Parts: sequence; structure tokens; C-alpha cells
Amino acid sequence: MDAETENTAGWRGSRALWLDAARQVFVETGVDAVKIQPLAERLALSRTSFYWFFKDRAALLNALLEHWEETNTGALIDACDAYAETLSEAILNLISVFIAETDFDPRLDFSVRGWAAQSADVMARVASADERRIAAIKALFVRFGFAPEEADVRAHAVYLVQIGYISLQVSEDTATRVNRASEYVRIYTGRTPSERELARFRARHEC
Amino acid sequence: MDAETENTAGWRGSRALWLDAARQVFVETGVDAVKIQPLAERLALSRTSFYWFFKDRAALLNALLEHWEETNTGALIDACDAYAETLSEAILNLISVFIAETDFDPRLDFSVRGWAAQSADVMARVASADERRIAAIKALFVRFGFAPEEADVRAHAVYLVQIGYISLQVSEDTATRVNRASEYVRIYTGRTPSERELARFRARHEC
DNA sequence: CCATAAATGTACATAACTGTCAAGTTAATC
DNA sequence: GATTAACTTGACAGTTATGTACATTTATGG
Repeated sequence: MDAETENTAGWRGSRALWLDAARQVFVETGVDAVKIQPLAERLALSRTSFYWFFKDRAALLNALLEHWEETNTGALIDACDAYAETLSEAILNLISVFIAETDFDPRLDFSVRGWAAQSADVMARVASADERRIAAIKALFVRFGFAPEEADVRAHAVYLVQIGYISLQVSEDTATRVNRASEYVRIYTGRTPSERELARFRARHEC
Repeated sequence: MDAETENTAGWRGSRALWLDAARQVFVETGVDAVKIQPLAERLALSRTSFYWFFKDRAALLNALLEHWEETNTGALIDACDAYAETLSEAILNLISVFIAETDFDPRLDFSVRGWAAQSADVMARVASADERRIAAIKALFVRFGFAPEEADVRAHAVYLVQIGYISLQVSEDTATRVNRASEYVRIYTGRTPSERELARFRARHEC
């Protein structure tokens, strides 16, 4: 992407630079592709220089996972806790996080899940993130008067649709997704969002 | 699983044996782990013997993908086309495919999606499978009187929830999932399944 | 300007994997 | 029982990765 800082002399590397490159490869090709040698070539740095910033490959992968936890789960929970007058507005807030893709990176989430399938440690951390996320969505439904059990099922439905969407890896344009949002709100909540709510939602996704 | 046929002499290998072992590893650990050398050790066969059955690693992966296409997409479409008196029954038929996990293997689907993220070819085939599947579900809603646009959104919701569920990789027991099914039918269709329909559904998942 | 920490690079030792080839063994067939 | 097709194997050659030790270069601050 960038990294085209054509310095051939001086200090070109940094922990952040390696981590960032690693994240890109991780998102594009999965954990198994996060290898030090290819990263070094990509960064036009000596392979062994990596070991000044990270103990070994495992340390890099660990940093990657920590980055994911801070970023994605955080963004989702913030959206659930955000102020909303109506349930429709709250759900639209939530859908916004997935559509905007600024705070929450869907591809990062997907890659982490792929990694989890082959590592019990990662799986445990993913499972705990899922629990926290679903709990936050459920709390939202409860806040708007749903009974706990029904709130639970609806929270699952909302969350699963989004995760499913990520897994499909379709790249629809924002407009399409924004238009569908109203229908989804109806399915999730049984209520139709008001024109004002939809207008605010649309406005948010046109920057 | 089996393959414990302790033959140390004679012909032990076969195309099916290698493919089966590959599928297991693929499902457990992803494409990148499907390597000939480890498979050979697992099967207690010489590594090079593999090349009698497959041209190279790429040929094996291709066979894996073809197997997935025949199995999973087929099972899902069959379930959509199956006879049903009511919409509720039709949706329960569909949910059954995902719960039973006999014809449709969720983990296989998940692994294929992980692979798709790193290969444009695979991605194209996954996208086309998704389209066929969603079209089949949509047709089901249309058959029971929904307008095309609404049928489309609802079909997406049903499918995305299931794919999302697979991505979560939770291992809930069948009982839990069977119980939740009724709530899901209500969310998807807006109608409550009858006791008779639910009874038939429960019975199906107790063999 | 020199000492020192920060960063980079070269060389080495090791491991895992891929694929080809030619020489073997095993079972079926006539 | 010889022939042949179906399979198996070991040896070879090549590639890509990991991590350590040690020497070297680059910036910073007294």
C-alpha cells in the first residue's frame, strides 16, 4: 500500500511496520502466509532484522491477535452502548459499524476465525469475544423491553447475519447495503424504522 | 478414523484413501496444512506413492473442491426443493440439514471459505455456490407467497444466519439447537410453527 | 567526536516440503 | 509360470522457511 518510502539508508524498520505488513498479509492470505522471509522481501529489509523487534514468529502472531481484540470487539461493543432513542435507531447504529468498516475490520475478523480453526488457544479467545459481543447486543434488546430469552435469540440472529455476511466475503457497494438495512431492521425487531431514522443512517454513510 | 488396516504389504493406497485423509486435514487445519509429506506419514505410505494417484498437490486440492461442490450445495438445494405443506415446515426442513450434519458438512464449508480468501479461483466457485443456494431458498419463500424482493431479503437472512453459525464454530448440542429452531422460524417467517410441525422436526433429530 | 544504543546485515546450521526418476514389488491374466 | 499393469519405494535435486551468532552501520547525546 504505502511503505514506498524509498529509503535505502538509515533506519527503515520498526515494530509497527512489521506488524502492519503482517496484518495485511494475514487479512489477505491467512495465518499460514504470515512468514518472516516474505515479509522481509516485501519491506525490502533483511529477514533477520525482524528479530530485533520480535522474539520470533509466535510473538508476531500474538501481537496480531491482540490488535484484533482491541480493534474489532471494542468497536462493536461501543456501538451497542451508544445512545439511541428507539430500538430501530440502536440496530441501525450497530449495522453502521459493519458497513463503515472503519473501526471494525470484517476481513480481520474472518482471518482470525480461520486461524481459530487450527489453534485451540485462538479458538478460546474468539469464543470469548463472541460471547462478549452477543451479550452486548442482547443487552440492547433487553434495554428496549424484550424478555431475556427472546432478546437472546434476536441478538444471535443479528450477530449471526453479520458474521455470515463476512464469511460470504461478498463485496456489495455501500448503497446496496444501506438500502437493505431497513428490511433487516424490520426482520430483527418486528418494527419499521422511521423516515427520520433512515435518513440519518443514510447520511452517515455518505462521506 | 479408520485407515487402521494394518497392512504392511500389498496395495494399501488408493485415490480415495489419499483424498479422504486430505479432506480430514483440510477440515481440521485448512488448505495450507494439506501437504503430501504429512499425509504420507499419517497413512504410513511412501510420500512419492501419492504421485501415482494424483498429478501433483494442485490436483489433490482440486479434487477436494469438487467433492465440496457435490456434497454441500447439493444437500442444501435438495432440502429446499423437498415437499412441504407450510412455510414453517419448509424452513424446518432447511434447518434440519444444518443440524443433522450428515449430508451437509459445516466444517467443510468453513474451510473452503478460508481457502477462498486466498485464491481468486476458489472464491469464484464459492460465490457461485452461494448464489445457487440463496436462489433456492428465495424460491421457497416465493412459493409460499412472498413478493420477490422480500423473499430475497428473507432468504439472505436465513442463509446468513446459518453461515454465521458455522463461522462461530460453536459446538452446541443438538437439543439446544432443536429448541431454538422454533424461535428462528418465527423470526424468518413471522409465523409460529404448529405443534405437529415441531414434533415432527424434533423426532427427526433423535436417531 | 566519541561512546553507546538502535537497527541492519552476512553467514551458518537445520528443517520441512515439492517433484522426478529409475528400480523395485505385488496381484491379476492368459 | 511368464507377462503385464498396478502400485511402492529410495535416492536425488531444488526451494523455502526458521532461528542464532557475530560483525557492521547509523543515529543520538554527553
